[in-house]
Amino acid sequence: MARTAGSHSDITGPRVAQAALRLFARHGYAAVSMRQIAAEVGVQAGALYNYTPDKQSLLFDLMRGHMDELLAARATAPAPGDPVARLEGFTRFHIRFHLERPDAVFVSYMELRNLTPDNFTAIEGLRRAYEDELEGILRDGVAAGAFAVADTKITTLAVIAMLTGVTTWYRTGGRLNVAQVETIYWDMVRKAVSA
Amino acid sequence: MARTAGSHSDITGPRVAQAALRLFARHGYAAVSMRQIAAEVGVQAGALYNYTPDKQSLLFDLMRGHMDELLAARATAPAPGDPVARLEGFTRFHIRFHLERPDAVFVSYMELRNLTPDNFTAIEGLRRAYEDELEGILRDGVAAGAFAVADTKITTLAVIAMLTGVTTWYRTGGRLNVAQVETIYWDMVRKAVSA
DNA sequence: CTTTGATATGAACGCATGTTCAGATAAGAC
DNA sequence: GTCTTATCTGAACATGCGTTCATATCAAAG
Repeated sequence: MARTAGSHSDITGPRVAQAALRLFARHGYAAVSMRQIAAEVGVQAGALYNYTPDKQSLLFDLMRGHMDELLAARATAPAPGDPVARLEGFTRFHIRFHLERPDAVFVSYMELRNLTPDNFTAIEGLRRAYEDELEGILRDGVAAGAFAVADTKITTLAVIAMLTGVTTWYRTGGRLNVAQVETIYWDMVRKAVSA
Repeated sequence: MARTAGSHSDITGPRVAQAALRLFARHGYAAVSMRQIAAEVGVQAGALYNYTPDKQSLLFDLMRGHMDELLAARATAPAPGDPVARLEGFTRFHIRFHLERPDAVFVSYMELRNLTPDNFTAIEGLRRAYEDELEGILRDGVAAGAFAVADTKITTLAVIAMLTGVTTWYRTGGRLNVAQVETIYWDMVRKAVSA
């Protein structure tokens, strides 16, 4: 029977998620109360429970949403043959994607320990899938003689740590634009794995 | 008048700091209560206030202690002339030092936002001093023609992010020992900044 | 043995927490 | 204009929070 009356749900729902993301990123999951989130949206705390069964689901849905977006965006990105080109594509994609959503990145990397065990396992699986993308590129490059890396797994984690670190210092309107940052990091990654 | 009677202070004091560090690292500052810390030590919550004026000081003292140790250890480490050798020394020092105290590292990198503004400024100053060590090496290397980096500040942060990331996956008794990890990372750092 | 004082207890303080729910509100359906 | 129902309020619940403090303990000093 389509949508029913008196509904602001399609407006309030996204605003709840938005407010939770903002506040979790600024102050941390444990330090943010449901009343603070409600105040940011402009409703009472009880109203939040029309949009989430509990606080934990609010966190989990934000993190799963972020990881889903990440994997979906990556699946869309072109992956041409040459391992070097693929690595460059991955590097630039990673930086651009992460700089576009600093709050979601921050929450997804900092609040893992506040997930229940089941939720943690789910997010870790998605993260692993993303890391496997990079490790596949590195392995292909090593097999083709284009890269020289001692350990593809560790190199994968090292490269991702380096690239994600960009979110800790980058500020829009600063000295460098995203394209310049991409190029600087790509230069380092390229050399770090070079044969 | 030397030490007076009935004193367990020299035993309990360190145990409070130890318990706080452990719990903050596992669950996060905001999620850990003074009663939990007290229970881990084996006293009542009130007794903690013989050792810290409040919870915030407990966190700040842990973080400042960690940064002081880091800078003191770095000051002791040898710093021979050649920029390449100095960079290798820094890389190996950083990995070894951080792998030896994973809890302190975790707390010092994750709980910055739970510091009061004054305390944050103090810790940030110490961190900056440490980063300046690495940036100095990179600048000298660039000047000497040994390194080619587009931006010493960004490279500094990228290298530190990469190196510190080792604490997220390294487990004692795992596939690789510390010396092997040092060598793998040094190989990547060396190539990443190479001319 | 008595005194001393550092150390610890345990109850209490006011306040905040996540969550629930009966009832008020108001906008579209008929 | 009445009905229906999604949405929101506002109060309440039990529980936990950081911190304080009068009181108890008990080992060494004299």
